[in-house]
Amino acid sequence: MATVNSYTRIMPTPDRTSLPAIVDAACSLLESEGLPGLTMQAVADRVGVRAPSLYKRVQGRDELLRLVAEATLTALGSRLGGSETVSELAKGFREFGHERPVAFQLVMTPGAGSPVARDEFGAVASEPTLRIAASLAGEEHALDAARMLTAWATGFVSMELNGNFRLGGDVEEAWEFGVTRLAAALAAR
Amino acid sequence: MATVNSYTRIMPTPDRTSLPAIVDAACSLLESEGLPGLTMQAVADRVGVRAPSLYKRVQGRDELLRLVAEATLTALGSRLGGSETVSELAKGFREFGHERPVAFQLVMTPGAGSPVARDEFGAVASEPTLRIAASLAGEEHALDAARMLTAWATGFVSMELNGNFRLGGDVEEAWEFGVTRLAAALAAR
DNA sequence: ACCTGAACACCGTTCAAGT
DNA sequence: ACCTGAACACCGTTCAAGT
Repeated sequence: MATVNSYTRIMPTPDRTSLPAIVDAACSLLESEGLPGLTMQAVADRVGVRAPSLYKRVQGRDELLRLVAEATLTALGSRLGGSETVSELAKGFREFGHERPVAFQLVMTPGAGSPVARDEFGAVASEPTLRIAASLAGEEHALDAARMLTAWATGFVSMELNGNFRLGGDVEEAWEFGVTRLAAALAAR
Repeated sequence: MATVNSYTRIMPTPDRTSLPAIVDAACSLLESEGLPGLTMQAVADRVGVRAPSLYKRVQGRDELLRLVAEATLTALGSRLGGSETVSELAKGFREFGHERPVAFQLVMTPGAGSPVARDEFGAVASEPTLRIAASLAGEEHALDAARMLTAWATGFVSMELNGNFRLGGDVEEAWEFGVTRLAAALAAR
């Protein structure tokens, strides 16, 4: 039958998965199983194909990790987008870290060897911070101020997530102390 | 011959390596090959035994990583010990990160799944920071101030090492900006 | 008592063969 | 054109067998 024939010629095997499905599965696995649990095998199982099939859509695990990092940066950027004050911005940043600790660390403090997101994704994620830094410290100090703010918040949340606050005291209070003093420091002239 | 007999009974095979030698080799490999390059095989090669022999001295790769992290914290603590000002302390911290980037990140921003140094090693490393924070912000704010300082410095150096300052500008200036404003912020009352 | 070869389970990745 | 089984190199780890 001609119909079957041309059909099989045009579409010998229908797609059984897609790149977005693969990245979604990887994001989900990353958070539920941790970075070591994000294996090609596990991703393949999630999307319903065999591991070698993934290589039709991604070059390898490193590229997949990069795509996960970029998706995370996009989510972070839109999460911070509506912020209007430093404390609001910092709070959203911290909450994001608590909600998606593994992805947060993959993006903000990846170990050596991990892939780096392409520039445009980092730029989008840092736009809200730059905007608020500028309004606080002035345009001429916007970049320095944004870097100070991001560095502090990244370090704080990272230490929190890694359980590095082990000398007692109130971590919540330490956060408030930091936000308050930082806002004052950035506004200083 | 009785001599040979008792000798072989007491010391059937002489030790061909030691725990310090293994940890040293691991520290060196970590920095030269990166975390993925720190394999049991590579460590075994360095110290001149086969990989299975390492398990006579360490429980596994995770414990070895923990010992490396603890050795790094000890080195960091003695490096910062002599500091007398915030900028001096911060500078030493940053230099340490530049000299041993992989070990620095293993200790300060390990990914999930990596082992955590035992409390006493973290306490020793943070003592100099606590001391200077207290002198600046007063005893009642020492812990909060130390956490603010450590978070900022950790985040800054981590972002530097990961190439996360990609919006142009002068990174050196951003560091100076941060140290200056931070010192002022901590001293504020 | 320490060391080793052999083995196991599990990775990422490649590729020829299927449809 | 996509998918798969089989294979390869390389991990961490275990263990019986050597000395």
